[in-house]
Amino acid sequence: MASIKDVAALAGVSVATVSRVLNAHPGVRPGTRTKVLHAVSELGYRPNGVARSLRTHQTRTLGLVIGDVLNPFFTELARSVEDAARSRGYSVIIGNADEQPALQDHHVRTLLDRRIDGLLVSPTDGDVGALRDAVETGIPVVFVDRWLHGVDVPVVRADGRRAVHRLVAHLHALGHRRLAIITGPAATSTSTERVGAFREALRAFGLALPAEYVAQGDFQTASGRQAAAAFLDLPEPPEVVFATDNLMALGVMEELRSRGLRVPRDMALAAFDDIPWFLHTDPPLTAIAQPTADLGHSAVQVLTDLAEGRGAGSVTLSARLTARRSCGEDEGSRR
Amino acid sequence: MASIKDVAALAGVSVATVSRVLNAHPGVRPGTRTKVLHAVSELGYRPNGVARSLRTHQTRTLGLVIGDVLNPFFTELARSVEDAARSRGYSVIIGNADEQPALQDHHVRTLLDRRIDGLLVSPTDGDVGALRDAVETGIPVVFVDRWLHGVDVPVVRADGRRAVHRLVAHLHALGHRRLAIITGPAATSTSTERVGAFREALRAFGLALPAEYVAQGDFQTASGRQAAAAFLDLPEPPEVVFATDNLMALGVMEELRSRGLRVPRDMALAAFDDIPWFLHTDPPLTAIAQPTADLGHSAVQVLTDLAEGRGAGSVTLSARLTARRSCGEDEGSRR
DNA sequence: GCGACGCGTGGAAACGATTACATCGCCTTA
DNA sequence: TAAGGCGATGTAATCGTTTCCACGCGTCGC
Repeated sequence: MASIKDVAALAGVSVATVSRVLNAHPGVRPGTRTKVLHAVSELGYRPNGVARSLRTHQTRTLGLVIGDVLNPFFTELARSVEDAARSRGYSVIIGNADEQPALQDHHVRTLLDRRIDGLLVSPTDGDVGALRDAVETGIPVVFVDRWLHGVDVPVVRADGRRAVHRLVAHLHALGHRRLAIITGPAATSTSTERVGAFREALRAFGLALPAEYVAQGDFQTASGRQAAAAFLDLPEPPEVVFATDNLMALGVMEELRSRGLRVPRDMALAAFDDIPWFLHTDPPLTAIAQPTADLGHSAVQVLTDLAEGRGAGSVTLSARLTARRSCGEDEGSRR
Repeated sequence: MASIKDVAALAGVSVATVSRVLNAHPGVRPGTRTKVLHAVSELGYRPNGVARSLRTHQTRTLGLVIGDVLNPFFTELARSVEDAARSRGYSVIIGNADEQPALQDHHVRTLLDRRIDGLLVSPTDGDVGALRDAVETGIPVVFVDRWLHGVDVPVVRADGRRAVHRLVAHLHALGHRRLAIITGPAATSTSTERVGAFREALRAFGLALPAEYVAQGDFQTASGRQAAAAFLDLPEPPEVVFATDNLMALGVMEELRSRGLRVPRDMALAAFDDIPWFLHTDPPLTAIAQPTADLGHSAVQVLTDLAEGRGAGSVTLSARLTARRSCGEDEGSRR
């Protein structure tokens, strides 16, 4: 593969001059310029990004470490992050942590080794060694969606408290009184926020949240299914289950279906995170929708601001409730 | 950030020695070795991957360019690719082409500039300038799922012909005679294969495929919806629609729902690509499932074999039919 | 007792770019 | 006419590694 030296030789100039025309530096005579350009296209020359990065100390690459790519929420987040990054001239390397701290650590570490310009992470619970190291090395880090206590970096997220409150009101209005929740891993911020808001809202409506109505999940399908099974085996099963993410809601549906039960007749269901498929499930699922694309864009905004030396702070957007039929009949929602 | 020089200085050895212990070269005295290791952990030193890549001419990075990350098939593919790559010590950079040749070109170009060790692509139709350049530069390229005529690289894919034939047999057995299809972009190989197999199977059953029963889509939701609308507006609409990917099937469901029609009563529906959500749609969707994870693993296998100088050829796996209720009642599938 | 050999280590040249600094005409100006 | 300045270009250092080669020294065989 041709290098800058080959171009210089062919154009009959020095490498410095080639570099100058390639980087649009002023003060290159038009004639020289075209000579160089000719040589470039003649050789099909493309600058070696690795060499450039070594010299300039920037890779124009952002890292994104997420809990689970297969979760449509994260997929969409990743997509919007990539879009925003590209429009600013950055590439992004996605690390899929699969909700495992060890894998998250691995990804953060490799990204750091690659000297990315900034790191976007939706942290999983647990050991955060690499993450803390990252912050300490001074590389820009921004949390998106989830965050970690004690790690002081900007957070871009959607506040779900109000939407959860609306959801509970909706459920209450439909006559439900026994509400259960499936949480995420204990230490993920989103999970604690959602559970907290749920508990608070229940209290506001004078409802109890017995311990057996709180199941701990891990944001994955299987755990939703197990939680549903446990609820169903209770002497007095809940009337509604609120799954704090979409995959666990899917798990609940799987369990209900396998027992021949129907939503919402036998058990109502609502989820955090709205996705296109929820419109077409049987029945369409009531969900709390996050402004996912905005989340991704803002996160990149904040991160690149940091990476390019402009200051930047946290951003909080808000989520909203989309009521469908999975919690029971509302006015006119059935056609 | 500490460099190898700092480590060398602290350990009182030369950089060459440090490099040797870091790369597990033989012939370093145990004492020296521990001195170096001490210095490394003292400084929290991590080798600079960029410099290393420049020197060794390998980045331990693979590129993956796909049609659409939001398509669950590709999401799963990306995930399995990443898994397989990681287990072999590679990272992967995903480029989302959004089914646009120009974007695909952009990604291929940037990946090449980053000097990735190998490129996995599920090519979109159209201009393939960058792709051809890539092949010409000699960098290992492997097609996965889709491929391009006239570009001679290994292809890892699932053969859907047999499964499509089974699907048609299934539909025929259920009494359907007016079958329609929604294709992908004309020049994607998967689309032509699927359409070809469909047409052939119809012929085998003595059924016609009138031109108005063939709608051209682009593998995205909206086009599925438009196609469904066109079919429904026909004087004699088809009894079944076969969408050649899952997002277009979603579009068909959207259109039917918006018109107050039901599957399969008013129109039956089958899709290529099976995904977890299809179990829970209303009704569960009949689909042709690809061995997605195997596809990803094989693709990485082939690509790394190429990248590491071992020869490698194409791989063809096969897809299979998963019949559910969206095409009408079968024996015992309704509980 | 001396050359050959091997082992552990260091010095320095790459890799391919960017960029500070030097150089060299040539034009302007006093 | 000579000095100064400026615009265009070249030279070389540098980024942080890996790796080839050389070197010093102890051991072995003759």
